[in-house]
Parts: sequence; structure tokens; C-alpha cells
Amino acid sequence: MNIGQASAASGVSAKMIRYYEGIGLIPMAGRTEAGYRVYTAADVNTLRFVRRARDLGMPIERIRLLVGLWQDRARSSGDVKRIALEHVSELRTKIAELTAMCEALEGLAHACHGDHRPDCPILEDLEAGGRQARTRAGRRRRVDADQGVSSEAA
Amino acid sequence: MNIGQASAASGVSAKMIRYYEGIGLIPMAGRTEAGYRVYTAADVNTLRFVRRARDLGMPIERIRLLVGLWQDRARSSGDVKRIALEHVSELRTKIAELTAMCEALEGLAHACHGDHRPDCPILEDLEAGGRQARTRAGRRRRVDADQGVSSEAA
DNA sequence: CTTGACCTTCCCACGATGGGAAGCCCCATG
DNA sequence: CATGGGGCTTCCCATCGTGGGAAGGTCAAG
Repeated sequence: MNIGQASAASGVSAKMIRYYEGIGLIPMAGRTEAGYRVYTAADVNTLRFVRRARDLGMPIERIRLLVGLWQDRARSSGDVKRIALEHVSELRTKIAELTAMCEALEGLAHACHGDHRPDCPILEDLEAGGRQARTRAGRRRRVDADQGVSSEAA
Repeated sequence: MNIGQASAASGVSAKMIRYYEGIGLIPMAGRTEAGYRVYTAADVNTLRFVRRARDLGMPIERIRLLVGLWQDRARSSGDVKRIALEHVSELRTKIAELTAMCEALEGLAHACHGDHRPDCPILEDLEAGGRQARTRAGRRRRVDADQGVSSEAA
């Protein structure tokens, strides 16, 4: 099996297969006399394992641990579960960060009338460093200078 | 104002201030005779604006647009809002991706007894490419080979 | 034998940030 | 005035995972 075929069979690009080999995530593939890499069905299995772990958002180093456990007959599932839950925890943290950003920006966008006039709570908030906006609960005043076209920012 | 003072006042590292100047996100700072960058209060305002936008997770190119609108007296708030909502949309997409990963892995971790034995649904799923696991609803069978210490994966 | 598709290695790029080296500048203290 | 420490300058490198592309070798079909 060529690298191209292994790539098609595993869903991992040839470029990435070489990279994974280079960093020692997967064992070095065999070679033909001409220097072409050769892959077995077991190699493709490993590549699929890696790809699935990547799909779950895991960084390479965590995958390296999992591959090690996967190939360790004497592993304990507790170790695997610990790594998985560690990743779940990081995912949750990331989700919370993004959600906070999203909600803050949604609040600002909601307060912006979004028409042809330059007056814009979004820019005002960015300018003020989000201080007033987060002191209370989203928008700090009831868009009072709503008619004033001239009260711009910078 | 030195770059160090501008950094402290804006919350943007000196390294990043130079970088932002280098990529043209902020205008080139003035210089003393000795070549030191000099910053005004207005420059610090711009830096704070950028930092706040970064805190909302915006990539530099989007911030570049916003800075342009911010300094454009004739801007329309609709343009600002459109950019903001575009970013909200991308944040939501990212959150959805991470949530999907998180739930998938949580389901697998939940199905894993996490003890000293090697039998592990997490590794089995990674090996199988998540096919069986997602066909139904999380775990595909009721951990039936629970006592079998020998039914390992690779 | 030619041609086109594939493989090889090597370098570069991204995006945003930090680290660090080599060298110059400024100020304060002795 | 000299010296030292800290701040400034530029330049290079690293991250992390991925893709692009060049230059050259190989393989299989026509």
C-alpha cells in the first residue's frame, strides 16, 4: 500500500502521515527499494485512530499517550478515562470562553440599530474597553443619543 | 510615552505593539531622536480598542476592518453590526464543533468503567472511527464483556 | 521511450504570541 | 564623570497542525 492509498483509506493526508511519522507519533513505515513508504492494514488502523482522536480535538501529545495505551496490552482503562476526561475539561473551558465572547458581542450587536448612521454601541464598547457594558447587564443606558447622528467615537 | 508605558496602559505587550505596527494594523508610532517609539493617549486608545476586539476573539483582519470604521466619521453602524454578527456566527460555529466533540467524548468516558482493567470503550471507539458509537446513542452495547480482562483492542 | 501520475525531501506559510540574543540608550547613583 | 541596570531597538526562532510548492526520482500505461 502506497502512502496515497493509505491516505485515502485512513482519511489522513499524505502530508500529515509523513509529519506524524517525523514526530514519532506513528512508527516509521516500511520502504520499497525505491524508497516509497509501504503501509499495512494495521498501519491504516493506527492512522484512523489518530484521525478520530484529532476529530475529537485532541492535541498530538495527548494522542501520543492514547496510542501508547491503545497498544499496551496491560493498560488500565482508568488511565484512558483520565486522559479523556482531561480533554473534556479543556473542551469545556474553551467552550465557556467562546460562549462568553459570543454573548458579549451578541449583546452589543443587539443594542446596535445597524442602519446608515455612524452612531454605534459596538464601537463605543470597544473604545471604552467594555467597562460600562459589563458593569450592569449588557447595554449601559437605553440608547439615549439615538437621534444624534454626530456623536461619533474616535 | 515609551512603548513599555503604552503597553502597561493598554494591556498590549510591547512585542505585540511592534507586531501590530509591522502589519499595519496601527499607524507607525513617532520616534525620538534615539529611535525609541513614542505614544500619545490617542495611540493608547487605539491599542485598547484592538485589545478589546482580540478579547472578543476576533482575528486581526476583522479588527483591521473595525478600526477602519471606528476612525471613519462617515461609517454606517450597519457595517459595524454586520461585521460583529459575522463574528458571532463564526463563534457559534466553533462552539457547536467543540460541543459536539465534548459530548461525544463525554459519552465514551461515561461508558468506560475506568478501573485497572484494559477493556475500554473509548479506545474501541477511536479504533472503530466512531462508527458504531454514533449510530445509536453513545454506547453501542451494555458493556457486556465486562468481566473479560483479555478482550483488548490493537 | 515517453508521458503523466505518483512518490521523495526540503523549505515556506499561516495566526498570534512569546523567548531570547546582540547592541544601543537613558537615568541614577557613587 | 563613569558605571551599572533596566529599557529600548532589530532580528531570528519556536509554537501547533496543516497546506503549498519546487526539484527530482519512480512507476505503469500507452
